[in-house]
Amino acid sequence: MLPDILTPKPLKTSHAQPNCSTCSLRELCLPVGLDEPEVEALGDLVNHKCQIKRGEYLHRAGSSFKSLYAVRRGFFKTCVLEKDGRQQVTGFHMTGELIGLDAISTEQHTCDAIALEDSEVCEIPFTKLEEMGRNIPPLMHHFHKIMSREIVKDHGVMMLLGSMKAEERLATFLLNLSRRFFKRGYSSSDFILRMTREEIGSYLGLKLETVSRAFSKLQEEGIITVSNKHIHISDIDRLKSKVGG
Amino acid sequence: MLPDILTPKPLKTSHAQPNCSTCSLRELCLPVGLDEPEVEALGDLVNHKCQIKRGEYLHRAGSSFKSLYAVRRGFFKTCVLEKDGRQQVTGFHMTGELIGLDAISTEQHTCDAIALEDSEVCEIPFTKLEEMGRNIPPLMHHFHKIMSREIVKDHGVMMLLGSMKAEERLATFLLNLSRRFFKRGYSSSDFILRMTREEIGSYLGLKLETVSRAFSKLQEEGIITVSNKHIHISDIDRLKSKVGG
DNA sequence: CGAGGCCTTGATGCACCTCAACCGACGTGG
DNA sequence: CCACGTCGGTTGAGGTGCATCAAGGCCTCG
Repeated sequence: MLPDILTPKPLKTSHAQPNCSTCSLRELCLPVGLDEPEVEALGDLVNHKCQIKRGEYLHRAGSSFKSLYAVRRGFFKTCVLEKDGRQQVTGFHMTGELIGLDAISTEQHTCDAIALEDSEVCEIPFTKLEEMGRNIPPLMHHFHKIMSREIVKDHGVMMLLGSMKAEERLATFLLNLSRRFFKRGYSSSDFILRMTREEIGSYLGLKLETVSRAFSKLQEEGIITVSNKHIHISDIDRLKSKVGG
Repeated sequence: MLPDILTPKPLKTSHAQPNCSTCSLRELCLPVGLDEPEVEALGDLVNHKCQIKRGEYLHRAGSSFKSLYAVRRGFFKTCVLEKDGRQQVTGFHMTGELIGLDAISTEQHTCDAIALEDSEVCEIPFTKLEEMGRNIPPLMHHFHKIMSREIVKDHGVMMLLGSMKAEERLATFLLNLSRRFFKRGYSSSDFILRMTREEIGSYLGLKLETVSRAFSKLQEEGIITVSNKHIHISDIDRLKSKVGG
């Protein structure tokens, strides 16, 4: 049921000078809207990158919290485990997105973060981020926006889980992925899913069979083409009309 | 369907010197863990309180964001409206809790906040809070914890919506309320619900009839006693065993 | 080439939704 | 005062969307 669980830690780190100034993700990540000297200061803070192979854990629920992680390359899922063994995927994270915001509250991670493909993250020591935020108000303010955005996103998922039917949920999910890929310079109509049907189902509150059937239905209707993990959206307007229609 | 919609603004304000130092909610609210001078500074920041009557809006989705609100007395719901008219309750908020964290990201409120009983809130201008946080690191850090806690809470709700059955959802909900009342010095086994069955249902992703039936079932089993909005929990252990059992 | 993971599809059952009737509490106005 | 309407809640009957169980096919990778 779980993906291959390889040794979780220690993380392989590289000191190949991460540099926010030249990072292509700059506009998606933490430095949004900062001036050059500020971005350089932030670059000093991010003291190393970690390589995480597919199936490896970035962190586990319960492990102590020191740093946030910015996804530099790759794809992650985060999931929480209930005591009775049920697991729920709480999010998928792609380049430029921050992982670990949930852990600030208790200084322990509340979820597992697992790489769904070979990935690379920038480690951002949180106490240093707070220190730096004191001297760079726009950085602090932007960080608050990021946390707030996470809350808004979660409310969207609650809405989805609370009041949408299977097909609407899947359409919403695909449109969300599409938009996020587009923002990163990839095609908004052709992409590869990095997660299994079961993981999608867990995120959307559905069983994997239901996800599969919903894919088939959208395909029969000529809205998308599905070939294993490859998704092609052929009629995005009709896909949009599925949600809240 | 909606409760009485009275004039939303302007809010009635009172300058009866709010004072965090002497506030009985201090340990539940923003000043947790601050020293005396720091709490006093925070008190200066909270420049006035607002009275909100039952059914009135604290803010509406789309309205511009200036301040967070700390509930000083009373009870609120927040809810988002979908374009097709469906509404989803995203949270219930009691004394000591902060409302408006979702609005930081876009500087617009993303949800309506409505008082479910006559209430009073402290208005906390957000830019001032950020300024003050620069000089009082523990305040900033605690604020980050509060935002993070909100994210964790939302993940809990996602788990509930994604993988629990009706009875489990209601049990989880009641236990959560029970714990929050207890923290505020009220009985953990006897309390009045401030929201309707429909609002509970919206929050839990259920229809009101299903909520009602779940209440009846728990009552038949001798776990709780329901009398309109009054809930008595007579066997909290069995109630706990309902969730994740 | 074989094994296992992932996916699809079908058949069946059930939890919850939907529709509907009814009840009690409350407020209003004759 | 009671008649009345409204709102929130309960309960029943029937329908349905999704879960469950099961079988089989297809990629992938050792």
